Amino acid sequence: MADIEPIDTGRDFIRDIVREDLAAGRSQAVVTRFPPEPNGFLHIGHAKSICLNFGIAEEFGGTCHLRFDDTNPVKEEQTFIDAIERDVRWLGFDWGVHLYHASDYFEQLYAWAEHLVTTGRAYVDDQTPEQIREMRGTLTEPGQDSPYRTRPVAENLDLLRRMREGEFPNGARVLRAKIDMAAGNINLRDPVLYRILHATHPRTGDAWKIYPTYDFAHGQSDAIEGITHSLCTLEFEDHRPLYEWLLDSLPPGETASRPRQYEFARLNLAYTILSKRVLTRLVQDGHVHGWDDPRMPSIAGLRRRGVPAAALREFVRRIGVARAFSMVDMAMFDHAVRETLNPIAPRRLAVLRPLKVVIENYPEGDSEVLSAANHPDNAEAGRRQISFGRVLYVERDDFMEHPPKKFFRLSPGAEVRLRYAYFITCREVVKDAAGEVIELRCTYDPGSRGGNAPDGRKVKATLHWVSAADAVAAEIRFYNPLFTRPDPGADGDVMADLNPDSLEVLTGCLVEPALAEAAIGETVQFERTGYFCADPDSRPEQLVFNRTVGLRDTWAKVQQAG
RNA sequence: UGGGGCGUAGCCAAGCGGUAAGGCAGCGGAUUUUGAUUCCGCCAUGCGGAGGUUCGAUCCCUCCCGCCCCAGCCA
Repeated sequence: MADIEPIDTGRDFIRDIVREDLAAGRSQAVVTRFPPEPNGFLHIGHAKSICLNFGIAEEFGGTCHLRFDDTNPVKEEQTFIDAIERDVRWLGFDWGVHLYHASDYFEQLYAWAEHLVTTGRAYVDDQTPEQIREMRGTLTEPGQDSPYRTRPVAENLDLLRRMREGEFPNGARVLRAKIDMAAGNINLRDPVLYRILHATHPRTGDAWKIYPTYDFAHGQSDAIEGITHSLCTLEFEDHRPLYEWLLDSLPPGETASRPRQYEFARLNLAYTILSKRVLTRLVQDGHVHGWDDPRMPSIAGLRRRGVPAAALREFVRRIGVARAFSMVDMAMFDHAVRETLNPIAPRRLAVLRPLKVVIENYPEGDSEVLSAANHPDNAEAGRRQISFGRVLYVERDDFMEHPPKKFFRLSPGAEVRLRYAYFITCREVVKDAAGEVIELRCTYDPGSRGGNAPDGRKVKATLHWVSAADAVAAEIRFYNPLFTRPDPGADGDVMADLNPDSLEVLTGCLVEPALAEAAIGETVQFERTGYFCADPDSRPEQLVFNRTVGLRDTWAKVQQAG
């Protein structure tokens, strides 16, 4: 019997760790978790974590939990909980029955807090926040012990219980771990475990007056759920010793697993901010129209812009997982989007800046129906009918009165193909009083119906077009980067780099009728221009398209080169 | 002489002592009823720097340089 080849599941360092843990029997099964705090929408940076955690569970036959890290009620909302669940599902992942909340464990966490107090590993500190900060020392100087550090166990226990009862106002006291005020790692200088917060929690309501901090909730939640590999970003690296210390301080035998924390580099995208603090500000200050504004790097925003979930997953797969700090180029993201859209997006004709064309030798009042492929290299996508007539519109940019070298499109005397229709030749240019070109008089070759030359002659360009008789008016929105620099705010205020031209609205566009029925959320390719998605507030009488991403444009490159 | 990390091409990223994968971008060329797509080819004598160990070093050792994170009762 030949050995069964192991499935190649990729080669990042975290997968290597998991593979080795499994091989060495250190883990029987793999259990990961994606642990967002419901204080905002998920963004593309979270997509990396989601794909990593769910991806690893899937590859190694394990499970991945969705756990809300809801330990700070003053920042968290039910709407965010709902949005997060929706976005993770949309991304294509399923947590099955494994939906949890840190708040589910408040009672257990509190019991462990009492255990820490009882074993002399935690104490109640009466100092003010300011005093605690001053006593913590600095990066180069050790901290000093709180005067309450040696408080007797019984007194600590009494105070902790009264904190829970709500006897004290916010900020009056905290529960602290008793570790080492002189530790080089500041996270070990008696970190706060519980703080008094008279606030209403989205899930536990007013039941609690004290709430655990991240440090006191995260590792224990992992252990309760039986997490084996707790993956987080690099900035939590300094917390790992505390994570270990707390797990080691629990009463033995009360948890489902002894999880280990591993850190990876968070995603940075050029011209983009993935800080929830800043994204929240963009929404609250009205710089965008909401968390799902197509300019936002949020998953909801990208979805509304027409980015498919598969493109996001592909992007994440391509950028890899490592520990080195990185700044990923936008081109990487655009490529992933085009790559997944190109083989599946239906093709449609649309003219963004219309220029009228009259076919002089086409009989007045006549029209005909032509057949157009829905996809150039997938016949199964089928065909549709488009109508042709004497009056049409083409793209303004596809005509130049005085064409430079290498301009292949329409110009006086030039012949081009109208896609799926006919060869036409420009005979005359009509201008208004201001000298602006307002109309082209052309002739067509009746023998070239469908776009095939009867005598095999070639044209150098194929234009997209719509017929005046049945074109539908549309508005198209272009979304540019929200910031003007690759690394916004790198040395100063982030908002100073806000791009005032992040949204461009183009009205008076003309699209073929098939697009009036385009399903909301379906992304289609406008031939020769880019991918577009009908916006949710789009209506047949007022079509609105979001530009997902443009097509590569080699003519633009030629122009730039001069 | 606070602690913890990280430096491989313009941007990501493999590599784990045996002579620098792959992708993005870029540059050539072929096909094309989207200047798209697709397809071919090119693109690090070099792995932050300097020493050292070794037959052999991106990989091991030493020193140096640069960048990132930590002083919330945020996560």
